[in-house]
Amino acid sequence: MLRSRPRKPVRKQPRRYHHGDLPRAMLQEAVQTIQTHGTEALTLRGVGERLGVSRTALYRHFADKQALLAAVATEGFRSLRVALFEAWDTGGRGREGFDAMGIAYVRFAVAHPAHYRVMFGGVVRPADGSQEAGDLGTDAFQVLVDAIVEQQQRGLVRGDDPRQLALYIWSVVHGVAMLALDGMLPPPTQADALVKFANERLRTGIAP
Amino acid sequence: MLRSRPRKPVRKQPRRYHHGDLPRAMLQEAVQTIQTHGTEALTLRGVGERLGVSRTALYRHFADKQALLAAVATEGFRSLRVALFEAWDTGGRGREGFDAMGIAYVRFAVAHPAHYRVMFGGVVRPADGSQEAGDLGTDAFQVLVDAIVEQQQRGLVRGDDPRQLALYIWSVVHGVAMLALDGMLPPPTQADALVKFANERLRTGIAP
DNA sequence: ATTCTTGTGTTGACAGTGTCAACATGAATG
DNA sequence: CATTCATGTTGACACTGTCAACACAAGAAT
Repeated sequence: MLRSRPRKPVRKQPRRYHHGDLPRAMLQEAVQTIQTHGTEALTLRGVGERLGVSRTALYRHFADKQALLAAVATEGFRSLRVALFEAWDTGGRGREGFDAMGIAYVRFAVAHPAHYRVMFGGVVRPADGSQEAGDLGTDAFQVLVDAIVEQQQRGLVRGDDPRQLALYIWSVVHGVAMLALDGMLPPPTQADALVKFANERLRTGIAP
Repeated sequence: MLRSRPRKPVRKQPRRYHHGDLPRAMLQEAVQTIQTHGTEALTLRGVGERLGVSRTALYRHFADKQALLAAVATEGFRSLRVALFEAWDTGGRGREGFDAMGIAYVRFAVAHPAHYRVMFGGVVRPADGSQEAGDLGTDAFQVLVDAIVEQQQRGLVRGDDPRQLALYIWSVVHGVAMLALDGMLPPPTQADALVKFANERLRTGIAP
């Protein structure tokens, strides 16, 4: 299968035998490769080469390629959680902030499509596979639950089970993000517009 | 990367040089392999071997592996469209039928997780990549749009742009399906239950 | 009927991949 | 200083997708 080529190996200076913090560097390199060249361009040999290290050095820090991908997913959930909370918090922790959360979610996915796919693409299961990824996934999820509870206390959202509500809303934004990534949103209806529409319908429903 | 082994090659009788309908057989074999052993277990050599045909015979009918996957995606959209329409139609083409559509959608994804991922996993873009897959994707989408228009005429759904509404609702079920496939729905909250909940909130909104 | 053409299937080969076993290195510990 | 052990390297292997060159068969053209 033909794949696009990542950038050439760059080693600033002849590395010492022991690289300072290889795990961190490898994760970072993997994230960048995925972001700029897609997941299929991520090859263990390439990562090693670009870090000026041999092809199997990675195995001293990650069990296998899946483990590396799991770490990438973890990193993604961390960033997503930060982005969500920031949108909610700076948006005023009210209706406006909640809408901002939805927009931030979809924007994250659209800005880092390949990375987002690793998080949810089934290569690594956020729920059971990597324990850490699962925790961070639920961490990001928790931000949403908290926001819902806070809105419920202010009488902005009905008093259903907040976790159920959160799952529902997560489904909406996740669905919009996926459709956007798959290019199923026709040009006139951009992702942002759909999120805006979704936010309105989310509150008042689709019944007349 | 280690992968689970598909079943052994089975050739009933010494095949003729010209296999009757190889494209169809290969597509079918690919779908079955993906369904029972996952997408990563799909190998061109394996497909050929299991059909009692050489490893590169596939190239006379598909441009490359991606093309085969595109065909798999197409087949999936066809099935999905049928399932959706049947649920809508036998459900009485009303509120009940609409809810049934949502359940049918998620059930399809849960019943054929790997196949569903091929349809939306980004390996093949339903929108532009394979023209045929795109058409079928929008065909399935059209079923939803039609159902919405019909409900609007009966006063069951507000008179927004039906395509926008359809995109929104598609996002919801697609999101639920994806979360279910990723195992992010905790045991107490099964996929069906979430769809049921989603159907209610979809109509009346989350505001108090 | 015989030849030709063209669609279909085969074999050989190649570059690239993830992964393991065996070995090399060097920093920390006694 | 000697040892230990985490860390990095080299060699090898099985497996993959893909291409080029070849073999075969069925229908068209003669």
